[in-house]
Amino acid sequence: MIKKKTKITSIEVADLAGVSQSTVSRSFSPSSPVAKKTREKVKKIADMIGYQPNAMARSLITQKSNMVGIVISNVTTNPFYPEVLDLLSRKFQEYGQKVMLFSVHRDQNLDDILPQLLEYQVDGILITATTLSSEMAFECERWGTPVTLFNRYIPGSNASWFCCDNISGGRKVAQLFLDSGHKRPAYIAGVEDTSTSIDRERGFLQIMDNNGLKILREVGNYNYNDAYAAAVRLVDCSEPADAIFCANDIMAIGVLDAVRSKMDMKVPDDVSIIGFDDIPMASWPSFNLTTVRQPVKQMVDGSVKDLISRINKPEKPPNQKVITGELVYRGSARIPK
Amino acid sequence: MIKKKTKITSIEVADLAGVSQSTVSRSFSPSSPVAKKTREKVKKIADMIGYQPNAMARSLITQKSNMVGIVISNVTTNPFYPEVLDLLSRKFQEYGQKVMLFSVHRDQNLDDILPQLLEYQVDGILITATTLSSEMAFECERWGTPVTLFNRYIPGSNASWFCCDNISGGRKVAQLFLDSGHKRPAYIAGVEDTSTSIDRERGFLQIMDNNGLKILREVGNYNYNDAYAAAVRLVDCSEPADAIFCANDIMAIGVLDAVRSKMDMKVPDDVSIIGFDDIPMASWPSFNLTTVRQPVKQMVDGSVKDLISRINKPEKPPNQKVITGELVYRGSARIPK
DNA sequence: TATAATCTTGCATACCTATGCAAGACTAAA
DNA sequence: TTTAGTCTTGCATAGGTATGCAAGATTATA
Repeated sequence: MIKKKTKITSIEVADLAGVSQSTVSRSFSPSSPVAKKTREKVKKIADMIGYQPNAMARSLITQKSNMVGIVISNVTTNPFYPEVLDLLSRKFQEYGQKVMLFSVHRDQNLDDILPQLLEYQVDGILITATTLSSEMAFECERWGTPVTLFNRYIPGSNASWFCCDNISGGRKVAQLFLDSGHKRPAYIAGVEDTSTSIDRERGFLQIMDNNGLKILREVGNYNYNDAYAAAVRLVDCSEPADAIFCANDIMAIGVLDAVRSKMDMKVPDDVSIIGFDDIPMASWPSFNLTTVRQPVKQMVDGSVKDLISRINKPEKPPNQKVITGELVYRGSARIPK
Repeated sequence: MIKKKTKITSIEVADLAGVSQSTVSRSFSPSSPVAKKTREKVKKIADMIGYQPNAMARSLITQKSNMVGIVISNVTTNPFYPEVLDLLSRKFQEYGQKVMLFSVHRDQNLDDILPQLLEYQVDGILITATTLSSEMAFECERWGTPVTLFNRYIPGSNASWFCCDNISGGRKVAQLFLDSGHKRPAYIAGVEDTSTSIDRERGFLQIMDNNGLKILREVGNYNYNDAYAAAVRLVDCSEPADAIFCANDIMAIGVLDAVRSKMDMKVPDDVSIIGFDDIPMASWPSFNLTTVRQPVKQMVDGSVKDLISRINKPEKPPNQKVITGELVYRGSARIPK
């Protein structure tokens, strides 16, 4: 087997086919005018010698890379995000966009990542579960690269965003707790400075406030272990919580485990537990978790379509949508009589 | 705010800095010789007007894209893979490689995806949990693009691969079942035609055979629900299994749930259950699953380093490694006295 | 101060494809 | 057969950067 020093170019195909390089190029662009016979001949030869157009060169000249950047965090800590990533990546593929992926941790600075995306001339950027600094938002704007946020928002920027209605989700949970007669509600926050956790808490607190109830509060950082520990504190005390709202399902499951195995209490008889997300696990028999379902499909569809359309028409104004999530009634929270 | 029609190029920087385009280019390449003062001046101006090198143009000329392709499947069905993806993507970032991601489903044909990667001139390809056709393996070879497989292998190809030692993993499980006195072992397969499932079964069967035990067999397709159903069939019969080995943890958890909640049996007293992977969930109190731990870190480190080194030295022969996974003893399987 | 040695810099070109323009080939109409 | 019209094709160039080469600038040495 002979080692090719250099990749095969359209010129070699042209030579073999006895046509010009332009004709080869046109043969690979369905909308360009080429005689049917010519196109077939070119394609055949290209196939034979293993020619494929060079996307880099193409992008350079068309000023379109057909790549979008996805920045995602929490892929490992919250099962909700692998699903989001999978859906997003598929959806972009449907639209013919390649995905350049950056998986980041919370503490990682986006300011180092966006320049890399811009360097590669991505046509658009989708950011999940992380927020970007205003300088960076400005930077993208300057480059004319549209940015869409998923489950985050930045008031005042001209990025698009698609969020679950976290505030109303929190309200719904609070209302359910009240309706079924709970007296000592608690909230377990995710990571403190995330808008998702803040908003879910805000909605929850609002309703509780209106009804004159104070809420207990702990922080679970969106992970199982911290929530497990928090649950113990909430329950193993003189005036234990009788209703715990967790900022995501993974924490709710941690709480469930703590309360049942460690504290030997009954759910929902002794304490009601509600999560947020509705990850697949929530419906498993051993958890059977009542939770607020995030409208993933709509959020994904919306954000991808938005980004694509702003790539095609840069003058389009950004979309900023908040989509309602429904409460899914299962067995971990008491139901009003 | 003025809309830039065209991106800022090195020529504009050159003009403003009063130097040539070459000098600007060299200023952005640390190893190129540029007077310190000149470089600083150029960088400052570049910063001011928001110039960044165009990676497409660079790749075109250097014949290196600094991108690798990752093809991954099962991101949503098996929590093991989000972790793998996260680790891989971070590791590649450390080496300065961008990641072009394709998330595929089992039934999806890789033959449509690899050409897209090659079109974008990726320097290397890493394929997880999916196998590629021999034509495609050949195609990559022709392009001189190195391919590394993660948890799959293709005898006879010259791709590299890094696998967990699935056969020995299966053997270890079988031995433990035998040592602790089980008499009716069962295996729940993952997706039938995956080498991981086949090999785990092979090792398991080998030891059982040697000891004159027949094994019951079901298929769980690597997912919770199918395994849940399979467990019921294995246990709700005249001669129920007393030891179930599942091809991954998610299925083992499904089995655990089925056996405990639905069949009201005790684990491990009535039946022992062992999984494979050691996903984080396996150690949660409510599961406390005995399992074979996949050596993820080593597999990731190994495969990334392999790919990088073959990118740099294309003449390097492929690495084909099988790494042992250890048995993690928890509470879901009886332990020999 | 003169000369050799080392640094810096600019010029010109290459990387590979897409596309406007104009010329040539061909078809249809008269 | 001639003319007008439509199809195809090739030419030439652009897109933005990297780099070999040689010339100019600077420093070190004698």
